[in-house]
Amino acid sequence: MIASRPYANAVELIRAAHLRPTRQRLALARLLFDSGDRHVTAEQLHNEAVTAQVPVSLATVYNTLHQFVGAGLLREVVVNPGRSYFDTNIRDHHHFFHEESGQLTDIAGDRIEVKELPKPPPGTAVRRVDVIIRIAEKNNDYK
Amino acid sequence: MIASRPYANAVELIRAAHLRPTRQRLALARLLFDSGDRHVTAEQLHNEAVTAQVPVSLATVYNTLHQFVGAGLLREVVVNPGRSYFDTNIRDHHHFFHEESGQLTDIAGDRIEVKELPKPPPGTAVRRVDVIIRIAEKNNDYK
DNA sequence: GTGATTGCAAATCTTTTGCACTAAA
DNA sequence: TTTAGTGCAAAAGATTTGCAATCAC
Repeated sequence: MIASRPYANAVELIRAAHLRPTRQRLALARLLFDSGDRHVTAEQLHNEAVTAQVPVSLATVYNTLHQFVGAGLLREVVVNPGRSYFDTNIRDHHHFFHEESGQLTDIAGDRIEVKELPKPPPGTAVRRVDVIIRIAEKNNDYK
Repeated sequence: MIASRPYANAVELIRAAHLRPTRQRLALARLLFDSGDRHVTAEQLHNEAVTAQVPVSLATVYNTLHQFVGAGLLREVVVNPGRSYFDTNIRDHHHFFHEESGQLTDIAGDRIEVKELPKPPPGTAVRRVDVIIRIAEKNNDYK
């Protein structure tokens, strides 16, 4: 079930993105979108695909993730230097980021209000506003 | 001049961070803190040091930057997958990030207000709230 | 068929690490 | 001295790329 997207199935979804519905892309789309909102790394998704008996190369996973981002099916979240997360939630929202576990948690867009958003510099337009609330275990010296 | 920090010179600054004031650390501290707020990558800073006739290895630049972050003299800003920025502004503030040029611009902390900050999950505490306003040139298809 | 897509391996890029050498206290 | 810090080169990790083989249309 591709809940929040206006397509009945993965084939349509991928066609709408102007991509050929190949075996690999279909399988990845199902892994990503058939189970609610997810935050995955390329490597996680690759592992899942292999486990699910879908032979895909890591390179193709990267390509596909970026194509999906380009098509607006996914959003890339940058919170960690040296590792990208891909978020299947494309609604307006923000994140808790647990600095020790690396876990991302959604915060619905309407639960945070950024007041007095400053005007962007002349000639530029706002693409997106990311609010990241960095959290850590309470009794922990980690920094 | 190390304006926003309560130390008259680089030696004191580094001593206060419980680090030995070596030639390399002193030179890097001066490059970082003697000219207002800056956002630098490790490689940029390394280039500057070499240009300024201060022989330092890139490895030492990385080590030093992380030590300075640990000591609270610098802040690491994560906006780009696969590259870290280090920010000499350690006051409460946020950023514009120009997605095409990679340029970071400070936004004073009091110019943005995050309302209704959601409570962090049980057992965790908020370390920091990052607001990143991603911008791009207006007439540009870049995504 | 033909043009897009895949997979592999190699390449790239940033960052980290091991360890002998050097310098600060 | 003693211990921290440095530099190099090698390693590590994530991501990208080149290109021949393969697949969708």
